[in-house]
Amino acid sequence: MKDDETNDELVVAFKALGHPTRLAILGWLKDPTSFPPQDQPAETVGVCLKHIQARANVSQSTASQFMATLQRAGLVTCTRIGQWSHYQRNEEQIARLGRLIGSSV
Amino acid sequence: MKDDETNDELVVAFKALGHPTRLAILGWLKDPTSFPPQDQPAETVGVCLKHIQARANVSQSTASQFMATLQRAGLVTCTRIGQWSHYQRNEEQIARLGRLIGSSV
DNA sequence: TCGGTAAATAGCGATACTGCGATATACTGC
DNA sequence: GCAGTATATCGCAGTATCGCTATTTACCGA
Repeated sequence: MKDDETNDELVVAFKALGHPTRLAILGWLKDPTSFPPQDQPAETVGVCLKHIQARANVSQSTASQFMATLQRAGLVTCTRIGQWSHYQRNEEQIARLGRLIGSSV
Repeated sequence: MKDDETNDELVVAFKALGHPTRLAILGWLKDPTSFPPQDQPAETVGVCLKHIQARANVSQSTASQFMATLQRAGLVTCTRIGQWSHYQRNEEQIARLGRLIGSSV
């Protein structure tokens, strides 16, 4: 039916989504090409933190924490290349979350 | 694409779901017959607050606030009959939320 | 190795959420 | 009206979250 582990996992995900800026960031990441160009193409490695920070209009530390929260929730993955951290949506997990609403929830 | 109103609405819903007890309650309401019997059948009018409170093992005021939060998020509806408030899932809204994950989110 | 840049973490005040007891409101039966 | 029950709301202390600056860590090129 619904084990407690799944429940805890869902709570973490919902908490992460329960913030306007974090929710918006996840939406922005659907179109990585809308961000400024970067060394590695955003379509393949993800969007550089700096660009996310700029669009969200928050401090560097806040942007970093937002992405860490989304990552802990399994909603995004991080690819570090050199000194840059690139973030992209974890479509598999997001789709799974959508499926759980209505079944587990 | 995704207007701010929808975004705000989603944030409220996700905040409501980002709590282990509230998430569990929403799951329990999928099977109203698992609750103790009551004057009006739970399948049709919803589950009495007292029964939700008992299963969640929280105080009366906490249970009332939990349900108010879920109701504000549009995830449950309340049917007041006499002195009893009955709560049931708003399947339409829940399904809509599931659909928005992956499209709007 | 050193200076510069990107990101993560520490620490902090402000704010929001949590869950409770106490109280107020609403309804019922007598 | 009155006593009893069910629920909603108030006010509070404890806790967690928020977003920042300052600092630390990690990586790069010269």
